[in-house]
Amino acid sequence: MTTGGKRGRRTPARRSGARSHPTRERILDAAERLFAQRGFHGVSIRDITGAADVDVALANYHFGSKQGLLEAVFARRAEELNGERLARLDALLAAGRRKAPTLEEIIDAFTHPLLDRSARGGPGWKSYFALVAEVNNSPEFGGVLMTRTFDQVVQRFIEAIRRALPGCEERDLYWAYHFLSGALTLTFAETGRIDKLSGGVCRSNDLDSVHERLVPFCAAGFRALCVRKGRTRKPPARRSKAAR
Amino acid sequence: MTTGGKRGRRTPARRSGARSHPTRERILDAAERLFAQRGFHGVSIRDITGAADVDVALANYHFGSKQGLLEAVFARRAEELNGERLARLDALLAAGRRKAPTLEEIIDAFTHPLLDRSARGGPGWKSYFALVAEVNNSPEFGGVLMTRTFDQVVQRFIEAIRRALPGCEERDLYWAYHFLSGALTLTFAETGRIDKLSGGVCRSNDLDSVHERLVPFCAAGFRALCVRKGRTRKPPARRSKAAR
DNA sequence: AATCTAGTTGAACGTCCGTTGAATTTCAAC
DNA sequence: GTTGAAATTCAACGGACGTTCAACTAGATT
Repeated sequence: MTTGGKRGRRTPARRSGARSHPTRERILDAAERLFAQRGFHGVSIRDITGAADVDVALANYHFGSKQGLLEAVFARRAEELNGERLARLDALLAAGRRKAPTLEEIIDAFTHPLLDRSARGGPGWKSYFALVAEVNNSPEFGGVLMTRTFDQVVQRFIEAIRRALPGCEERDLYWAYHFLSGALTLTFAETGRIDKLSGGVCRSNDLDSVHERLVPFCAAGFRALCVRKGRTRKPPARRSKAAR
Repeated sequence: MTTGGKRGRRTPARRSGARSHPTRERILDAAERLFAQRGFHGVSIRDITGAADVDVALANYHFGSKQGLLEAVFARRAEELNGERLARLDALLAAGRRKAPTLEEIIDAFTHPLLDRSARGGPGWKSYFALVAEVNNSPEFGGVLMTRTFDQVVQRFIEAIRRALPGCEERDLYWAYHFLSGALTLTFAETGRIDKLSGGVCRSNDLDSVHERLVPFCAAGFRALCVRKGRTRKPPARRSKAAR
């Protein structure tokens, strides 16, 4: 899988540090933008290499196949994103060593890196998040690609939320994250639907306004799920995972 | 637009009441399933007509173009869905003429028709909702197709929520609906990601469990957005639309 | 029986698809 | 200046794409 083609062909450019490799990056940029606009199957390799102004064979040379190109686009910005998400989470955990961070702080650490890059990180990031939104809702790629790319970090966040909401059942915790993920991805898809629906009162690209509302919306949702039962059904007995 | 092709060609079958038109329905069924699985561009007309076991030319004959076929698939179940949503809403408004319906009741009237059909309405409905999820998050079709198909009914629901949350600002109301829409569509996309993430604790196809959590999650979210300001900023002054 | 039309068929249209192979260029290391 | 691998170019492969067309069938209307 990682070596690509079917007959000895392998993806190159592991040397040279992968830094400032102009052709590769140009192809990734064009693929990112076009995949986000029209979806994986809606874009041809010729569309991409044409937009990047490189030869059509170079996409296969550098990425093995069209699917390999999609995965490379998906992975390129994920490392930076996951890195900042974890850094923010660790900062929270380190700062409040005595007192666990609040739910709002945790959710903000999860969503703010997206907001910041989509609003101020350049058009590549905007395309990237729109692509993630499409993939997240796609039965074809959603389950596999999202899991592989993000779920390790997501597990860290869910663990932090678990501590912030003691006694919360696991199912409630995961479903609440699922709702957060849906709200988040639709937001960054920026389809413009909400602009029309609201008659211009809301603007898809006013991400700061959305984020300011997304965090309390989801925090309240988490609490609604985790509090309602924690008191009335099973008192504390959650497995044997100690009290704390 | 409604008559299709470029040269006098028009979509037929307005006669005969469009009832029990087997070929049309077979094509729509196959298109619904395949579009949901692989997206609009990921499926060819030959895939669809092959699965429906009809001649290739019949898709263009009945629906004008591939895009026309997508729109027909999208519209076919929308009428029934919008109808039941409105019926439930009207029943709520009629029943509690003295006291306005609660937020939870309104959200349930909006989401329960989806839950019920996806869980117990046959595989066609499941495919339909997965397709809606993909379209909703697609920059290419999302803004146009969702607006045209659903937003008239959505406006009715937002109006009902507006009465249930007096003093809520318009922007908060619409953004909260937007988050609800994102959570809802990702849920019905059933990509299986949450199954892996939760290690089997959550199952994508256990829609009754999800719905039981989606309603309180979103209701709490709505209240969190509408209450925080409703008291501290503008007291009651919402336009001049009378009091009651 | 003749007419008409919606429905269906099979074939073909020109175009684009993802991928590959062989030849050529680039450029750093020796 | 030679060598050798990486990068790039050009052309082509077989096949699939959406759409169209003329011919044909079936069933109702005259």
